[in-house]
Amino acid sequence: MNTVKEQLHKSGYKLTPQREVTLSVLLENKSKHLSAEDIFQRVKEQYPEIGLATVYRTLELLYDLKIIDKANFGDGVSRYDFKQSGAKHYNHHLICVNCGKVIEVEDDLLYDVEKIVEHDYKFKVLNHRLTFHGVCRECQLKDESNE
Amino acid sequence: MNTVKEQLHKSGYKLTPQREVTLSVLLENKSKHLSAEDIFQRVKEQYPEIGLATVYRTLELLYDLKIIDKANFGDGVSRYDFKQSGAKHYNHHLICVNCGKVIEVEDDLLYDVEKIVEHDYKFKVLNHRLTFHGVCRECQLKDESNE
DNA sequence: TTAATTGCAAATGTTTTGCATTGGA
DNA sequence: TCCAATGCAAAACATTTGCAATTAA
Repeated sequence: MNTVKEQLHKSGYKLTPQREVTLSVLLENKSKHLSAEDIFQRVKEQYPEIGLATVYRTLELLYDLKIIDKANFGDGVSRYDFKQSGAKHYNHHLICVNCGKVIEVEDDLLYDVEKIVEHDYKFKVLNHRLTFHGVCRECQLKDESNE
Repeated sequence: MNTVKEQLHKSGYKLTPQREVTLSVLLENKSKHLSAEDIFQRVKEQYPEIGLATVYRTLELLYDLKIIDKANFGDGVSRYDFKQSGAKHYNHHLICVNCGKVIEVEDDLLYDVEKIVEHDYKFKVLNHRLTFHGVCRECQLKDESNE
């Protein structure tokens, strides 16, 4: 949190209460993939006067500073969460098509695949996004007991 | 094309000229990742009376019938293209951060990774999406010559 | 003090929907 | 014939922007 404040300061941005509250909501919800609207609702509990536009502007700022990630699971809404410290790449996601749950995979499973892409396609990889769609463990168990 | 018409028929949908033209545009632009607006513009050349809503409805229909893929490269616009016949999974995409080009990777590079996910997370994988962000070969060469 | 930041409302851009009309089966 | 499909305009969304008022540094 303090590192982030320093980073804002160093980049010449002001530390407003709106930004502080938005940051704390993001910190309390690491890896929860909240939408801007979700974040707005939670921020309003602590700071009711805030406007949605300010939340969007803060999220954009944090994204530009590479403090948060922005993901997009195909439902037309961007979702945000704190970057794992030191992560050079996005996490992988497992999305359950049954219950909608999003599971975070922190390992980098793509090292070998990146090597293939760089070699076969002469494509210099900077980052990647990997999402699996399928059925989570709990839903598999539920389905079995229903049959 | 005829297979698709049959499929529409079997599912009880009518074969309208609007749908035929939209299909032919999609067929002529396999793997080009056109947006609904792109498709609308091209369809209008052959069928000027068509409305944008009809294009959206046709795309949704073809997507539900699993005839086309719908992808989303983070610019807020859905992009559509024909599924490779027999493909059980989405292709991988390489997106050049410099020129915006999208390169299609038809190989399935994720077999081993899926095995790991299924084992370690007990997650039954049905499909996957893999996107690499980086610099394409041409842009790498261009950058070198600029330095 | 003063330029950055905010809140609001209006604008934007994509996609969806209501409804009267049309047309494929 | 008759219900599915269409075109249009309006609505519904997420997100961005203009601008006057406010505020952190």
